[in-house]
Amino acid sequence: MRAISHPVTEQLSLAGVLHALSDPVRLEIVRALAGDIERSCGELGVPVSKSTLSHHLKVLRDAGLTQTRADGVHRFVSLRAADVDARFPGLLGCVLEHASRRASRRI
Amino acid sequence: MRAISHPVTEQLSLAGVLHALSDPVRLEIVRALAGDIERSCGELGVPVSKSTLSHHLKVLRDAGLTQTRADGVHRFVSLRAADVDARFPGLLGCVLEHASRRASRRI
DNA sequence: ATCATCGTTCGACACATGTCGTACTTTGCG
DNA sequence: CGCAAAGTACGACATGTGTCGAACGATGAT
Repeated sequence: MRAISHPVTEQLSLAGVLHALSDPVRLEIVRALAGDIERSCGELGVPVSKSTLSHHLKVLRDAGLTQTRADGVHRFVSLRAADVDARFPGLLGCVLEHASRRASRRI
Repeated sequence: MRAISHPVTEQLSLAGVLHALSDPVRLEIVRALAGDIERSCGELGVPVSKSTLSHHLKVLRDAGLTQTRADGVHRFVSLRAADVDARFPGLLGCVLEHASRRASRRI
């Protein structure tokens, strides 16, 4: 199995992070991972096909927002909250808070 | 002169705001307007053509991030910082801080 | 070994986006 | 009025993006 590559913290760009967060599906994924929850791809509960989900996870991973760990047949995804916070303090927490509120109120 | 339309605060979407902020040129524009500075389009100092600048300003305006006021032959643009903050507290300030830091350090 | 499951990769497709030049509108000035 | 300046609107173009299904690969169970 090929190693899964992740960018180092120093390489994260603000525009890149914001772009990764600017899609409703990806926002939903990030929301599902809030609170240091690690989930397999199938447990994310987003209503898109497997290939589309894989694409979005790659975008998030390439932007440095998530990390993926292979374990058997599963890929466990989690937020790189600490890394993002080290680079852009407060940003992820802020987005996360508003993403959760909006999702729960379905506005 | 046709009235310039701006969305009301309640209509701002998180994904929409993040998308508007996810372009380097628009991030630069927002940075130039930080601190309640009102500028005409030509004073923004972004290295794109007039039509491209107009397009970016429209994206920002439609996302609810800026407002435009016509005065004679000029259009004065400013941030809707208070409105955005009412809808997504902390978000704009956070992005602004990181946008400024990155721009000044040219990383 | 065979098979099912999980996820990635690959085309393909429609659509959005960033960019520009040109034409146009509005405004102010001579 | 005639002209220059500030922006906007439009058309065109290349590129990026979100979506899917089908094919593939890796892993674990039978």
